[in-house]
Amino acid sequence: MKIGQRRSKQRELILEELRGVTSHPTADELYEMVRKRMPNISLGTVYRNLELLASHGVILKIETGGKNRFDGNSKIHPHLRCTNCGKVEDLDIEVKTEPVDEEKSRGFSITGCNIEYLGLCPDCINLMQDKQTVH
Amino acid sequence: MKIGQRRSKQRELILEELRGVTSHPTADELYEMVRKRMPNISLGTVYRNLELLASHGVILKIETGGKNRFDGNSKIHPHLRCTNCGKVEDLDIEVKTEPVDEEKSRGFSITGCNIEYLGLCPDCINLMQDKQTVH
DNA sequence: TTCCGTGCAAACCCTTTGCACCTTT
DNA sequence: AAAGGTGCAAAGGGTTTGCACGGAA
Repeated sequence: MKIGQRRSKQRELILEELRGVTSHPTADELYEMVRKRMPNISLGTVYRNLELLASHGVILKIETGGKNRFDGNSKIHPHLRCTNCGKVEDLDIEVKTEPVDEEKSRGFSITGCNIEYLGLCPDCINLMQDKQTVH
Repeated sequence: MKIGQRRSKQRELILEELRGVTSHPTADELYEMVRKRMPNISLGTVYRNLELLASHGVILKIETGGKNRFDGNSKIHPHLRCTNCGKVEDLDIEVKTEPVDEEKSRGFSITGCNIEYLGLCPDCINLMQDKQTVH
C-alpha cells in the first residue's frame, strides 16, 4: 500500500521501531527511540508520520484522553489500559460482537473498533499501597 | 453513594443535565447547558465535577483523543464514534467477552471496559461528498 | 466556625502548523 | 526542476490548577 507520495527514511524508521516493540509507545517515546538512529529527526515529523500511518490503517492509534499511544499491530484486538499511568498492554481474550447491520449503525460507515479494559496496572497498585502505609 | 464531602448545587445541576440528554456531550457543551440555569458557573467547576463523578463511577468518561465526552449512563455499553466530528451515539448490539481471568489480566485490577466502533457519521459522509463534487 | 467547593484566570501539556530548506522523483 | 517531507519553533486547544472567596455542615 502506498503511504504518502514519496518514501522517507524517517517514516520507515518510525514504522520499523514501532513494529519492533510490543509496548504501545507514545509519540514522544517513539521519538526517543527513533532519535537513537537518526538524532536530527523532529518530534513534529514523528507526529505527522504516526498520523499518516494510522489514517492509512498501517498502525493503530490508541486514543486515551492523555497521551495517545500507537500499536504496530493494526489488527483489531483488545487492550488493557492503566487509568493511572496510561500503560497499554495486549489482552489475549476473545470478544464476539454481533454484526452491526445498517439499522443499528444509524447511518454511520464503520471503519474500526476499539475494545479496551481499564484498570490499574501492577506497578500503580503497588504505588498506591505504599502511599497508604506511609501514615 | 457519597460523592465528595459536601453537596453542591453545581454538581447536582451538572448530573441532572447530563442525565437528561442522550447526546454524550463534551465538557463545554455541558457547561453551556448548565449555564442556562446557573449563569455564573465556571468551566473549571464543570471539569472538576465531571472528573469527580466519573471517578466514582456515577457517569462515564469517553476518552477520544480530542474533546472527551460524558455519558450519564454508566452501565457498560458499546458506542459509535465519528472519527471526523467526534459525535458519539449509543450502539444497541450485544458484545460477549470471555471473562478476563487472573492469568490474562497480567496483574491488572480491572475496573471498567470501553467498546467503541469508529467510523463516519451521516453528516460527515455528506460533507465529504460535497467536497468531492465541488471540482 | 470550619474547610470544602467555586469562580476566575493563568498555566500546562500534548499536538498541530507555518515556513524555509532538504530530498525524492 | 518540481513539489512533497522535514526541522524548528511558535501557536493551538482542551484540561488542570492556584488562590481567595462563598457556602454547606
